[in-house]
Amino acid sequence: MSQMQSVEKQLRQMILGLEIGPGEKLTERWIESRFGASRTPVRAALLRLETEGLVGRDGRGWTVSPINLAELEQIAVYREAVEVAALRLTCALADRSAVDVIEAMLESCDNDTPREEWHRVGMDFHIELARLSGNEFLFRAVRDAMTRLSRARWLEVRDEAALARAWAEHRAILAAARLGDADEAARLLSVHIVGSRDRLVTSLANDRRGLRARGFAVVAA
Amino acid sequence: MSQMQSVEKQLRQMILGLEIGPGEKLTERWIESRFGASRTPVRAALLRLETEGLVGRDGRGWTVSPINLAELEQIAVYREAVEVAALRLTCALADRSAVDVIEAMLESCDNDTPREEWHRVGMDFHIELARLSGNEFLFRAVRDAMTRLSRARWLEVRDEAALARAWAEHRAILAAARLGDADEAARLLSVHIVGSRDRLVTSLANDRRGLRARGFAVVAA
DNA sequence: GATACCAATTTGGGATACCAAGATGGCGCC
DNA sequence: GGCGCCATCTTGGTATCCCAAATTGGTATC
Repeated sequence: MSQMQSVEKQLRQMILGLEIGPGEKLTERWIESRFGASRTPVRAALLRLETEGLVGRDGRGWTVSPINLAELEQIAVYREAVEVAALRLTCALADRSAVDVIEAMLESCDNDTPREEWHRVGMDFHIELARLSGNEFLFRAVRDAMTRLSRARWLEVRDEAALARAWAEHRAILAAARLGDADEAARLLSVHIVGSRDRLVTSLANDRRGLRARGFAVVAA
Repeated sequence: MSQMQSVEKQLRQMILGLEIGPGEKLTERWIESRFGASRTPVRAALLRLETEGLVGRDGRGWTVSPINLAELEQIAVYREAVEVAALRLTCALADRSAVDVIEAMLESCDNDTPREEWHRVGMDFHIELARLSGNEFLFRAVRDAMTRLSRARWLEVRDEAALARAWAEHRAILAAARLGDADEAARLLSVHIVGSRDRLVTSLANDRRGLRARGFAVVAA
């Protein structure tokens, strides 16, 4: 039974979905019994999730990584570097029709789209945009960064106004990219990422007490 | 006996030092007996090295990643993005005296310095420069990229002229950074990375036959 | 001589038994 | 009643065993 991938996927899902709170302790034995797998695949899953930054070592044991405000700010800088680079490559492509596919992705969200879907599409926008560059490393960097941001971004989805703003910015970026205007697209993307970070850090700092009340560890900047 | 880290380090050393050729098949049992550890730490090591891109899955088994020319070119683009971003951050720092430490590192190499040392310092220059930015993610990105480039870079060390040129460019970059001239430093770094890539890909394409003769798998661009 | 098929060995993935170190809690002493 | 120490239990790390699948080598048949 190839449980390994399953354990990894399910555990990642639980962590990203906040079913297991940031900062919670994990024991290999609990995971083992929870998913009906043995310790070997559990170990493999933990090692992989460790490299993704979703779990970490806490001395001897394992811990779900807390939400770290300082880390969020650093990731934003990192994202800006790699996403802008990817976008510039995409703008330089002869055939930029693939941006329409991403545009369509955005359009698929409307008023009665569930929160989870907005959350997912909001991340996939950046991931798929990076994929268009054709550079595997830039793509992976963006994907991994979005994974790390994923949990914190649940907050943004609760704010209708922020969401509308983000979608508008996404569309503007795509429009510039479609025209091949690299400078304008890059500028818009930078603004979007920085603004997104500010909104996120602000609302996270405000909600910090509430999050802690729910048992979520939040590390200050 | 905490062999795990040891297995990982030793195996990485052997791969990076080309003691195990690119493209070679690896069996967990061979590693196990080779390092006197059991399979659990061996697996942990392989999982980690997989995320570093040094080994990969070949269907069912494990393979030392071949040297991939297309990958080298993509990494150069990736490096340019993250290293330039890091360097710009560093140039914006109030206290940039730490660049002198890196300068000193460069000075430590002279005519009777062994090849291995030139190789190591050549990588550490970029890694430590990125570390100065203070951004953990940019730093890790550069470090991981240099790790992936490491094996191919053994070629560059054989070329005295290329080495001298690289060192001169390194010094120029540091000089601009010390003055806080971000644009100039970024420009010099970009030129250095692109030039470095060109030289590497060229000499690698030339040596391809020789490398294959030594049993090294080299994948074309 | 080539090819198809079968057996045996090898290999990675999973499970389990064991160990040493660290956390925990209860008991006794001050 | 509070503080400290020791027994115990828990936990991750290690080693070993088992299994299913795949590769390999040989043989028999065409």
